[in-house]
Amino acid sequence: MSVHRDYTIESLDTGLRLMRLFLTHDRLTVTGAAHELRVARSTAHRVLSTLVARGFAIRDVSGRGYAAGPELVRIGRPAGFDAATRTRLRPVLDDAARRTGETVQTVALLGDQIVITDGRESWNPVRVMLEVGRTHLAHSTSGGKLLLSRLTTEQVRALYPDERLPAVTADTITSRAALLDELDAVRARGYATSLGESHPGMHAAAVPLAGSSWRDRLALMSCVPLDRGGRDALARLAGNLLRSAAAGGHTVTAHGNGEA
Amino acid sequence: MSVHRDYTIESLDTGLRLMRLFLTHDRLTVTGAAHELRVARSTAHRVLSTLVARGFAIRDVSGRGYAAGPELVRIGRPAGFDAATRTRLRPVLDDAARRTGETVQTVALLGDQIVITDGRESWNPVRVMLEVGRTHLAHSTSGGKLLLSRLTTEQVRALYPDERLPAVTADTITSRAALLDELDAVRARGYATSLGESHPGMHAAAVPLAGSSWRDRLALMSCVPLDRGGRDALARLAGNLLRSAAAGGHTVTAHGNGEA
DNA sequence: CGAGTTCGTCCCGTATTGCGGGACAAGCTC
DNA sequence: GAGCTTGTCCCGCAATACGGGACGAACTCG
Repeated sequence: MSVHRDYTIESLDTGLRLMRLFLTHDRLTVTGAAHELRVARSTAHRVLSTLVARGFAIRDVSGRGYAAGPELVRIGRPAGFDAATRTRLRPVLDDAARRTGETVQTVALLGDQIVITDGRESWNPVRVMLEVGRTHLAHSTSGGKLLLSRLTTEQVRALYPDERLPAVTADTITSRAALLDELDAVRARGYATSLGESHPGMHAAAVPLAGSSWRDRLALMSCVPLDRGGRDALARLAGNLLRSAAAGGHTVTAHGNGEA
Repeated sequence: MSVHRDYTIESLDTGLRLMRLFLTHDRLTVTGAAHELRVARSTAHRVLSTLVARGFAIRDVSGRGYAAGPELVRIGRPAGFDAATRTRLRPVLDDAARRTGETVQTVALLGDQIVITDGRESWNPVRVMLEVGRTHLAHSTSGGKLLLSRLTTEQVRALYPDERLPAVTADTITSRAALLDELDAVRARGYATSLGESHPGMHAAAVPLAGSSWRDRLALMSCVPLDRGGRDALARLAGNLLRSAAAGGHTVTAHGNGEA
């Protein structure tokens, strides 16, 4: 219809859109999927068959309908989850958990988002829940801002083509210019913070973990409830995280990102 | 080439195959992907562009090459990972960890595989590592066999069209008939075990978690090193797991699977 | 117990669209 | 600076993905 066709493959695109439906639908029927994707039933059936053939979807045990497949889960575990990295960072996490008493976690940068790769949950009754594998928008979290601060301004600009950034809470940074300023502050300070920018009432601090294998893009982050996250408390928290990172031999190399 | 084309969509299939490459390659280049998939460079480029447009791949921060995208990680977290389920099962896991002193985990069935959705790691110096999100072949694990035992024989047959089953270790059950016998034994005993069938030197026991929301297909599993996993030890372990499951209000309903 | 509905599956004809080949610019290495 | 590799884009052709429709089976409701 358009003068020049979009540069995407339509059938692959519908397949990706269908997989995304698994986020909100535990089970999908051929008819239901066809309706949601605005394609013919026969097309949805072919797409689902292709997904099943590769393990990206499975037939529901009941015999009717389809569900997300194990291959989707397997591929959703990038290299940051690998056993070697987790084993190496285990003492760092244990040390940080003991030192801070708060929920601590390691996060990796994936485009404009971060993924929680591992962590320890606080034993405080009032604590932040640990959700390994969850993703968040990088610019709304302390760990994300820290990892972004290790990129060049040009690289950050490439990640955010728009000047406006999506708001997660009322306190989220919503302009690219403000984000770049914040990243400068993070570089000067050596650690990043978040003051309710990804979740209301949740404050956080993050420090870099240099020398980590997975593309050298891991951060150590700790999230605390509002009342334990004042400005001074966050500074102390960041100090403890820095000590844990250093104790684990993960001394922070200067601001150079050496490509392996 | 064949008389009648396979019932799969070729371009979607190559996209899925490309995503699978991210399992072994942290970064992919257009040329490299084209070579691995045996397609033209231009085709690989179009596939990658489509994946990037939907967030299933990202351009590497270095500007050269591509990497797995955040959407892949997001979609790889099925409903079993949802916060509500994890919150509800938290006391069960804590109780089981305390009772057994071993690494305990909750697992969900996904076709012929299981996924570890949550867990607690043992504090014993010699312990089994907890890997949330990892998948295993169901017939090689205690949790998998337990979940399979809650299906009908017909459903199990549908999951395993072949009589031979892939071997993970020398002790893995490799015939469907033997698996069905084992599942009968599991049903009679009330719990399942694995004697080095998924990893040499690792024994395990698993019990059902009824009433769990995610398609009522969750199990509580504990893995121990060989020397703590004798027949009697495993029976005691299973008893403790059953007590933890019951304490959490997850009494085991009889062998009926009520579809929601 | 039977009629109506909804489901998954399969086939077929058409023209849309995904494919390979090739060309071009930019960046890196030596 | 020459030679390599990289990502990107265009173009023409025919393979192929699409929609429509038909069929059988299963579930539901009266």
